[in-house]
Amino acid sequence: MIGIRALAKHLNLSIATVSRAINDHPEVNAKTRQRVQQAARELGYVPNQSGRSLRRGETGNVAFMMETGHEITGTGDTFILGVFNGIQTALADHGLDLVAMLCPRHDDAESFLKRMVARGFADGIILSSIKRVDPRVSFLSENKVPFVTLGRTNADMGQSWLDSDFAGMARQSIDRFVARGHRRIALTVPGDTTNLGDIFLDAAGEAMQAHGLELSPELIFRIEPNEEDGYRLAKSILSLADRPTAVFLINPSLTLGLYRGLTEAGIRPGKDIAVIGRDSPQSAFLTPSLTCFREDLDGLGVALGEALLASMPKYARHAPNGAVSKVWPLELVEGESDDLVLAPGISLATRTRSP
Amino acid sequence: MIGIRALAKHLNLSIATVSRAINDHPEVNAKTRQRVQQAARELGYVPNQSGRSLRRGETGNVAFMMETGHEITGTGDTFILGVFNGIQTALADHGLDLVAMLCPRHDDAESFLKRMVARGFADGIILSSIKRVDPRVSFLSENKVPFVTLGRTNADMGQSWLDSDFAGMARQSIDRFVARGHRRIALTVPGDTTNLGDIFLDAAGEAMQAHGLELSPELIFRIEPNEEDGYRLAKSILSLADRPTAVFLINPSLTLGLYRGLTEAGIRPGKDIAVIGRDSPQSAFLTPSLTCFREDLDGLGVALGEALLASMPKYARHAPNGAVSKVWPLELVEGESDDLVLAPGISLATRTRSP
DNA sequence: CGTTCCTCCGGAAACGTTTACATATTTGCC
DNA sequence: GGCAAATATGTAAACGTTTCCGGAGGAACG
Repeated sequence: MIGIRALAKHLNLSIATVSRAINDHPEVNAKTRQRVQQAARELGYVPNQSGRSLRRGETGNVAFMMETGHEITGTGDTFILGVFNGIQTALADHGLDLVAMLCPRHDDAESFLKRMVARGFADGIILSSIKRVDPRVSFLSENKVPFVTLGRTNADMGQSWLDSDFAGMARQSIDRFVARGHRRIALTVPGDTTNLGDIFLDAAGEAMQAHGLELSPELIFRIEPNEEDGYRLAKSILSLADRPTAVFLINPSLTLGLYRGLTEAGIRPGKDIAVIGRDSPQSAFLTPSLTCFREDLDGLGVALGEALLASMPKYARHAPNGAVSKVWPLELVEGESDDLVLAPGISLATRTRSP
Repeated sequence: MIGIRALAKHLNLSIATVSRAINDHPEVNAKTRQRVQQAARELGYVPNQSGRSLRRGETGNVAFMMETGHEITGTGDTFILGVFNGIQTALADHGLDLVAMLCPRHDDAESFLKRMVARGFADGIILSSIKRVDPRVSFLSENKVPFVTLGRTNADMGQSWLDSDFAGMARQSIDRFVARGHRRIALTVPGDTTNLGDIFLDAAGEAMQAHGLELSPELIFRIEPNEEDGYRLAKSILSLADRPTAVFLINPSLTLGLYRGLTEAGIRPGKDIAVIGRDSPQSAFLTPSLTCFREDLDGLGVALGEALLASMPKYARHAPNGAVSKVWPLELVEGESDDLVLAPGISLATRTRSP
């Protein structure tokens, strides 16, 4: 492990010049720059990050905070890894590295974040699983730490955010269900206080009203994003007196459990009940394949990365043109799971009575 | 953001004493230690990591290297997050943090690792997706960087490793298949040069021989760990003249694709063909539920963390008691997917001819 | 009372960089 | 040729910690 001092001596230069050459400063002679960088490559010199960080007051990495033990963003784990790629491509050009900052299960998310910020762990932070009112965003806001959130809080704190278009999903799926004759539509929302549940339900309510229908509270199910709860959801739906004929799944992890729960009771998804859900690598291989909302995860990541860069003084190309707040679009992928048109007056209960 | 200097002044102490108090050095008076720590909490002082790293020559974090864009360890993403928890519980007691070191897709894994090591990114490293001969482990070995691998190389380089018991999986599933009358057994191994494929096949060959059978090369399928390849696998299997009656899936991501591919051809998994696979949160909710190998991911993580700690001079409790090399046990969870007993002489081809 | 040994604390030197400032050399211009 | 400007390099001071060394004060001991 060679240091800048040794490299300088080896080149008969001062460490100052070497440093400038390594960092592509303009005031160093082009020829010496070449010579230095050449030697650095040969001897395997890489600036020590601690020294550099200390002096520059920045670490050169960006942290994506995640809490282990939970399903990461509540939308399955492949989701987040897709986004990581995009973030990295956005950061790579600026010499920033992306690291996942893993909050241990038993730790409080807020105090963990505070500790990391105080330590100077990263130059910018990306938060996900945003709650309606999230102490983490107020904290970062007040302390002027550059950050972006994947998901939005209830009240806008002026920070940048991106969020999947949950309102759009609500509208589109309800329109689609209603157009096919469905009236009783089961909806799912996360059981915790993440904001997306409210956003989804608000839009769903409006969409129903536009069709002269109403959200019935008994058809709103609060779930954890995992297979087990999907299974329980099936049981709950089937135990209702007036069964819904359609169901929307807010999270891809629910699908398989729901399918199994329905199938065990002799209800065939896609035939006896319509299902729309969220995309995952598996959607197309389910039987029936899932009609679902797909999003461009890589693009989402790139957008996140760029929004974060824009909030970091050093990297903001132009004037700090205000915070980014963008709803990320989704595309409906047609599968077999909602291929079910109801004649008026037909309910799931009557259909299944005569199989 | 308060520094140690300000804190010292506020307490009328030298920064030396404050530092010692913060770090629980024994030579500081118990009373002053209390006073210092109290004030630190109140004023929100946390030692700056860059300064500390620079002086101590260590960063206080441990990196788990992963390559985005790939299925992380080739065994699905939930796998790795389960392991993270365990690692963290092992590290937490020693004040170490776990960070995921994300190698961008377009980067070469080896040079990325070298860069990170030279930078002094972490005090210890965990590697996964180990190749038969992996330049990363030789590099870390030669440079005396503390590390552990999840997976083993072909030739032991003397480092610590843990690895899931792929040999055991091979033996157990073949024994089980054969006991139920299967003779033609399809096996899957990763298409790349990860070592586990060889380990698995060696053990499978031996297990077959023990039953007086042989591995036929046409029944060994090299696959990528994703649903698409599972689907293709089904097609390949069905296109064989003498069809296998059983199949082992080395990766959980294959299952759903295989199921779909079989079902489309009218072959019912669990009824017409036996399937054993790897556990995932979904195994139990598949139809038929998957007979699969489950492992204690949290425990695996803890073991990994402890093995790493043992290889770090500062944390090695006792004498450096040599490298850990442990095969991690798996448990067979019985599902519905291999609930199929063949009468002698019955092959899949003849069975499906008369449905 | 003098010596030795603890206990506790402060001064100051590191750790490896970057950068403000100064300095030396060359260039351009009248 | 003299002077200003431009160019290229060196010197040294930071960044925030930790830790070596030394010293003050008190206790223990002869």
